[in-house]
Amino acid sequence: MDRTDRTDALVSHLRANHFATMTELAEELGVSVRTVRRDIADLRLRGLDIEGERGRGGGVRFARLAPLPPLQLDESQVVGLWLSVQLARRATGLPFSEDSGAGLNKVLAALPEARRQKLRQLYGRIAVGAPASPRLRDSAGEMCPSLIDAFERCFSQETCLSFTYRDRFENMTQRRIEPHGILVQPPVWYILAIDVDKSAQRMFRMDRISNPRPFSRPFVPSRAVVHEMVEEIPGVSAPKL
Amino acid sequence: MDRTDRTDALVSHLRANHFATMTELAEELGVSVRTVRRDIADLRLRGLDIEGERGRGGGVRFARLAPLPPLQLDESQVVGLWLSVQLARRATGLPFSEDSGAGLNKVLAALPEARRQKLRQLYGRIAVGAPASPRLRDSAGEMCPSLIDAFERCFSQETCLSFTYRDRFENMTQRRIEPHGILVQPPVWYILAIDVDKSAQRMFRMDRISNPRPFSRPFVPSRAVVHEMVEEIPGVSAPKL
DNA sequence: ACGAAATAGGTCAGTATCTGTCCTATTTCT
DNA sequence: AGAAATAGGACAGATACTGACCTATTTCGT
Repeated sequence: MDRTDRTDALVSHLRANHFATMTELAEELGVSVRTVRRDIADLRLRGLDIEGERGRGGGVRFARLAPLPPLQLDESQVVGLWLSVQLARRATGLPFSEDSGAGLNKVLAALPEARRQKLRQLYGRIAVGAPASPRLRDSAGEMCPSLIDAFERCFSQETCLSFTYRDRFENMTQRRIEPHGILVQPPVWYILAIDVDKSAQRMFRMDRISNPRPFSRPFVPSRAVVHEMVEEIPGVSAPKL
Repeated sequence: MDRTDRTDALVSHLRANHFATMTELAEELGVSVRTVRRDIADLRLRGLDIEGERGRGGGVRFARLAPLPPLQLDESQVVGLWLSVQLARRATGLPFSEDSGAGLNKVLAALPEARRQKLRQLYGRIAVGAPASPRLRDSAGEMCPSLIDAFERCFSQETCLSFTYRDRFENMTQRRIEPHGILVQPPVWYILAIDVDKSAQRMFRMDRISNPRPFSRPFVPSRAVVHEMVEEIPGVSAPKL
């Protein structure tokens, strides 16, 4: 019986018998009391709520097997968490950033498979890059405040978006696009889209967009489009296909 | 990350992402491919139904999803999620970043009250600032790879840390400190500490620290210390008192 | 038909981890 | 007081884990 089996057995025994002394557990598991003590300390570190009663007649028990209320996260909340974690993990060397990935995976794992599948498709359309260069950052202007809402809706619901775009020569044009993906280079981001009038791939910087209006024409999002538009850009981790 | 954490993370990752190659898993978990192979073999022995698809384009996945384990996030995983979300929310205007805060709150709400309290104390000691200025970023050097582990442990367990510090005049000194807080200005971070030999508050930049060694002297973390050291710095949201 | 990319797993040396033994401190009941 | 518990520090020896290297096999795309 290796360590993993043993901690497994320890948890089962405590669940089944509700209360035990370390000495009893040690005999049950065939190891020394000191080892049981260490195993319990480990389980506590992992967040299991085991309470010890000191003194004569004492022992250990599960404090309260509180069935956690099921997580009711909606789609954009999970995508938000996902994006936050991806951004933090690009800055290697931050404390706790490795653990955030593991934490996110546990949250995702707790969702029903059907939602997980939908979510995988959503963040498969998001490309995360390094933070914007100082020059880019300085050139970034104010974003139209209604853009986020409009964009999030169209991106998730797979419908088209129209807006007025100001290109780098200050020309204003009307665009109607299918928002297939986004590229995030904080604090700047781009919509990776197909312009339905030109039938061509285009990138739109968020601060050059004004007067966004969703419209109800549906499209089929393509990760391939996202992948293709992004793969040449250095420092960007393209989503898997 | 020990073996147990790793197999945990492995299962979560597979549940969350549905499909992965051994190589991806190895990178995600920071171990060799051979070790991932062994972990997967172990999990199979334990009865988890993981199927492997051979050949080009192959990978591993759960054949039949094992019953959901209850959401068991450990402390540093929650702190990691929290920090990621705070950082993302500072970059206002990113899509989905508002929702990430709501999502995080739901995750926190699903934890037992006792842990929530401990966690509030932990992230009450973390100050989040704007990303580092280009000059600061360029001057930042490599961080000692063992620092993160040592620091995370001392920070959470409320014990002291000693290390060699190189100040901005390149003087090397031995320090013994109480790590009360951190200030994060990605990708740079500082330990906000009390130097126990000088009995004075000091900030230590993470890339100037070498040879970190935890030692078992406990201290009582003070949010006031963190607050005081950080309140003069522009662009930093100090934790509430 | 071939090569590239996967899973699968054997072997071995070095190291990191775990375990038991022996402590001390503290709490609680009799 | 004293006995019976939890809690956990220190240390040496045993154990297991890990990475490097290797081979076999399957599968896909060109």
